[in-house]
Amino acid sequence: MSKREQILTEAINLFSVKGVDATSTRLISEKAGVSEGLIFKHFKSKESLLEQILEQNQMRISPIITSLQEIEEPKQTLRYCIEAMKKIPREDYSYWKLCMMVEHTSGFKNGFIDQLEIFILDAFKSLKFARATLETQLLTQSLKGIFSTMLIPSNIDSEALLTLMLRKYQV
Amino acid sequence: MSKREQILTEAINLFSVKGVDATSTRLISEKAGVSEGLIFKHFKSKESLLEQILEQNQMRISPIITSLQEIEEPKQTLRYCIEAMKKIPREDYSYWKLCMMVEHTSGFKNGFIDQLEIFILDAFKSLKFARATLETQLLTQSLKGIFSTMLIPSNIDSEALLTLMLRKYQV
DNA sequence: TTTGTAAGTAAGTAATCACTTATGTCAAAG
DNA sequence: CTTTGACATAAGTGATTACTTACTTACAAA
Repeated sequence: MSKREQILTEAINLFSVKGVDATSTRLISEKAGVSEGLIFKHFKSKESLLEQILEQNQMRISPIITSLQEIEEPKQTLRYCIEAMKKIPREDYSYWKLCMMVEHTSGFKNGFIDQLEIFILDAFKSLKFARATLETQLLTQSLKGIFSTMLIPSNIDSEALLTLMLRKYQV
Repeated sequence: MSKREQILTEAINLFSVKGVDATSTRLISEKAGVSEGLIFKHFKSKESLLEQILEQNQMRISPIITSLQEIEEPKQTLRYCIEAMKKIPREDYSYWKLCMMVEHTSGFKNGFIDQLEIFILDAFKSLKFARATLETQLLTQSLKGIFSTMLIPSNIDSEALLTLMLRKYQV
């Protein structure tokens, strides 16, 4: 792993645990085992470092979206969306937690679930749901709630929650 | 409003918009129209200021909980819990948004919805739901997702979402 | 009237912050 | 060899931070 990648990795970890503003560039450099100046060689500012982290969004989600696009049956699409968060690798949890945190202080929309919304809407429309838009928003927000229990330590069995959802939507 | 209360009010507003660490005690004092030193007279540290803010939890939620305790019918309890967030006054939104943000960096549980959990569980048990605990967690997390759309600007009609939920649970 | 105490402020303090500068290293190209 | 340029660092910079100190004001009890 290059020093640039080490900086990115440690920044994501620290940002997601302590918050962006509570994490100093000095601490990032220490954890990454590089000099502080190198952070500003690779990323011109702390703000720009955060931006480049958040730009990893598509890279980290594309395999899931690609599989989703290949599904033709709407019921299968719903099932896939409800279970999509199970396909996120553990080492990406810090990244998605950071995305969640950033949503609160900036309007930036990097949510994982948000990107499933269009597929869910199409599926509900195909299944002739009355108020498909509303149903989509409800499912989306429910999934966001469940997703957050995966990223923040809790004793909730999120897998069981998803199974229950599958049953409720009969997919 | 006393100067102490002015400090508390402005701290909540700034913390909930910019985040705790990005808000300086100097800015709080300017917005509150007091000297910076007074913050440390009333609250010994910035951390202690935040703690005293978060301690307002019970005060801000007790009227809702009190009404909830008087309900005997489980279906009515569920309906009340699903619609509970509509009873929160607008001027308290900043406070609850701050509670949500704090949950991410500290384990502190100040959530509004969390306090409804016990009542929801009892209701599901009375209604002889199989897997009452799981049903409770699902409803709770769904409500959390909807609640967050009320606190963070979005174009989602959260009232409509709650109405749809009421219909799904037939209450 | 005196005294004690809480409320309030102006002007600090040391520490930490994001960021810069001057310099060094080293491998590949000319 | 020498030059170049990217990678990397140590040691700074001024600005900002949370917090303190020394002081004044207000006012109620003794």
